[in-house]
Amino acid sequence: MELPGGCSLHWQTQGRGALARPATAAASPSAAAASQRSGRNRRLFFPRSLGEGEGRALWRESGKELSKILREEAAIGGVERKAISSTSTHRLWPKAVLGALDDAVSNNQWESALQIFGLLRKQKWYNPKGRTFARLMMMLGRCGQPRHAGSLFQIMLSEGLRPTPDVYTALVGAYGRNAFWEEALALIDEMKSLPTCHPDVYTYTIFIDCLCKQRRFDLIPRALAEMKQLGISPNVVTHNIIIDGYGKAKMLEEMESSLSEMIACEGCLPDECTLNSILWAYGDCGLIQEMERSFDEFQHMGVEPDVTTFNILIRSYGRAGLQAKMCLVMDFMKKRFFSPTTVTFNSMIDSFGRAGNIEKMEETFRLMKFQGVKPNSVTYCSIVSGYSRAGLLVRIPLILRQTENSDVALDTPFFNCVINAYGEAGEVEIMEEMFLFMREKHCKPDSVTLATMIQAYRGAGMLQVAENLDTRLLELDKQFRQGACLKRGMLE
DNA sequence: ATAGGGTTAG
Repeated sequence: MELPGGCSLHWQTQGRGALARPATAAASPSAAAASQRSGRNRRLFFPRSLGEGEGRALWRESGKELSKILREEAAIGGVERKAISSTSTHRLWPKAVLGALDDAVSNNQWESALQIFGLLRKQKWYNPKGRTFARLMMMLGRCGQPRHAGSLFQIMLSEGLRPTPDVYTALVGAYGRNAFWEEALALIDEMKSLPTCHPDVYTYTIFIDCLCKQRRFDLIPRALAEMKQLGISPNVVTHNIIIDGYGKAKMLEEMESSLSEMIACEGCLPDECTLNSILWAYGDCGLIQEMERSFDEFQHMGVEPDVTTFNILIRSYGRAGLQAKMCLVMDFMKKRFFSPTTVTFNSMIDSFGRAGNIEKMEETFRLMKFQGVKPNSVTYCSIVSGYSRAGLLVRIPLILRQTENSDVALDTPFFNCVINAYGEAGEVEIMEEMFLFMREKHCKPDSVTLATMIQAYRGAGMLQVAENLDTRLLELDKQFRQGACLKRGMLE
C-alpha cells in the first residue's frame, strides 16, 4: 500500500490524540546532525518515538545546552582567522561578524551560527535586533532544532527586547516545521493575548504551510476558523499553500474545492503558482486530461503560464509516455520566446531516458550544451539512469569523464544513480569502485546508497555481504584510507 | 523585510 507522500510514519505510531508529537530531530544532537546532512531522508534517522518524559527533560536541558553553545570558543577562532584581524574577541569588526553570521545562517550551519551569534553578543557595538533573532529561530527550525529556537526566544526576552509579531511567527514556524503542534498552538494563543503581537496572516500562513508539509490536514479547518474569528483573511499565498498541500498529497477533490474557495474569495485571484500547483498534482497522478483541462481553465481566467508551468507540462507528458506532446511544449516555448532552462532540458532528457529512447536523449543533451545551458548533477543522473535502463553500461564511463572535465558539482544522488546502474547489472566490483569514487569526491553515502548496495549484493547472490553491509563498507573505507581509490582505468 | 516557485537515486 502506498503511503501518501510517505510521511504518515509519524502519525501511525502515535496514540496520544490529535496533537501527539512524533519523535523529533531535537531528540539527539548527533542524529539531528546526521539528518541535516542527509537532507530529504531525515525521517529515516528517527524511527523510535520519544517518550513524553524524555521530551520534557530535553526541554529543560535545552536552555543550558544553548548557552553552552553560545559560549563555545571554537567558532571564535574560526571567525578570527577567516574574517577578522584582531586579537581580542571583544573588539571585532561588525561587518566581519555579521557577514560570518549571514553565511552560517544561509548555509544552515546552526551550530556555527549560534557560536558566532554568541560572539556577536559580546561586542560593544552589539545592538540586539528582533530580526536577527527571528532569522536565527527560522534557521533552527529548518535544522530540526525547535528547542534551541525556544531558548533563543527566552534569551531575546531576557535582553529586554520587546517581542514583535514577526519573532513570534518565526518561533511558530520553528515549532511547526518540527511538528511541535502543542507548542506552536500555545504560542499562537499567547500572541492573541498580547495587544501588540496579534497573530497575522503570516503567522497563520506559515503555520498552515507546516501542517500541509506534514500532512496534518485535519488541523487546517481549525486554523482557518481561528483566522476567520480574528478577522484575518487568507491571501493568495495562504490559498496557494493549501492547494499545493492537497495536491502533493494527491487529495485532488480537496484541492479542487480549495481552488473554488480561493476563486470565491474576495480579492484573491489565482496566479501562476496556483496554476503550477494544480498542474503538478494532476501530472503527478498521470491525469493528463485533467491537467490539460486545468491549463485551459486558467488560460480563460487570464493566468499566464511561466517557465515552471512548461517544465511541469514537459515532466508530466514525459512520464505519461507522451513524448510527442512533450516536444510540442518545447516548440510552443520557442514560439513564445521562453528560454528553456536546465530544468527544462533535464526533464526532456529524463523522459527520453525513461522511454528508452537513447538517440533522443543524447540529441537533447547535445542541444542543451549547444544552447549554452549548463548540465548539472541532475542531468548526468538522468543520463546514467537512461543508459542503465537501456543496458548501455559501456557509455557510463564516457559520462564520468565528462563530469571530470567540467566544473559540475557532483552529489550523493548522482553517485547513487551510478552505483545503482552497476548494481542492477550485477557488476558488484565496479559498483564498489564507484563507492570509493564517491568517497573520493567527498560525497556522503546516504540511506539510498546503502539500500541500493544491499539490493545489488542480494541480486548477485552475496547474501552474507548484504546482511553485513556495515562490515563490507568498513573494509571499503579502509581501502579508501589506504589510498586504493578508483582504478583509473574507468576514466581513461 | 517576515510565505510558495516543483528536474535526479532505492
